[in-house]
Amino acid sequence: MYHCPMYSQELIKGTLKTIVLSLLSEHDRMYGYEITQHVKDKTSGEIQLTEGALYPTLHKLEAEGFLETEKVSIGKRVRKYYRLTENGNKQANDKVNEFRKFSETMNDLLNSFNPNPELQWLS
Amino acid sequence: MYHCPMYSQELIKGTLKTIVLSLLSEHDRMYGYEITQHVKDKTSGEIQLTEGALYPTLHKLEAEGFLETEKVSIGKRVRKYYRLTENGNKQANDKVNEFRKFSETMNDLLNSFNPNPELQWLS
DNA sequence: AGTTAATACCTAAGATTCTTATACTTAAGT
DNA sequence: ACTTAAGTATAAGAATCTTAGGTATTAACT
Repeated sequence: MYHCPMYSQELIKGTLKTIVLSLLSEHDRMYGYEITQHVKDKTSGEIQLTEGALYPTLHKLEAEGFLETEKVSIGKRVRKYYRLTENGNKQANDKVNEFRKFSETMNDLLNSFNPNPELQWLS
Repeated sequence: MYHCPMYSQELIKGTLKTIVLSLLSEHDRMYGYEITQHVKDKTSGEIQLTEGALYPTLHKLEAEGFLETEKVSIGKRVRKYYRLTENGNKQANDKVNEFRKFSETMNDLLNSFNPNPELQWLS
């Protein structure tokens, strides 16, 4: 997979599960490649998932009971669809809420020491 | 160090350097323990840095030339202060801006699939 | 006086997760 | 024939964190 990350990968670490679960909570079912393209499109290429990270994560989420799979033949190819289980749906909400809150906490922390110049006029 | 994280540590991964650099950009000098306490206080305990993660990171930032150190004797104890170098100051700004942008991108991504109910009335 | 908690530094083993590279297949375009 | 896109997957190594431990001083409690 071609890869030209906007962000240091360091920062993206730890958010992969959240992204995958969130996507699947609004799409009945998706396959791996589709997920990478969706994220790339929606973020204008700023977040690009690598396959080496995505597939192991999908398999892990499946093993944890948050996803279930379905194989569909497209011509001679086999596509593997993932869909949220009931637990997966709960987990998706939890993860998204957790990220939102974390992101607020972090921004407060950074603002208190290093105010964003673009927001100065607010105070 | 006692540890009762509000957030899954997974999510905090990759933000440690950003936090440290940001703190030091507004405090002339700080020592390791002081950093952990500051972050804990400022986030109401929601983000707690562990020493096993913090000290290696401080040493690495120093090796990369972003921090310089100064040892100060407090009674019989030796305290090790860290301060930003010129490069460290640039790096701090870069890292903070990167996080802000990343956090926006992520929130857009999550909102488009999984709207925050608390923000529904806005649309 | 003895114990605990806070302050203060640090490292090492193991776990987790990501990067990078590779492998394989089919289909479509040039 | 060759390249690119679609599609799944794994494995070696790197990076980072967790957990647990070590050392030492000082303050506070009992």
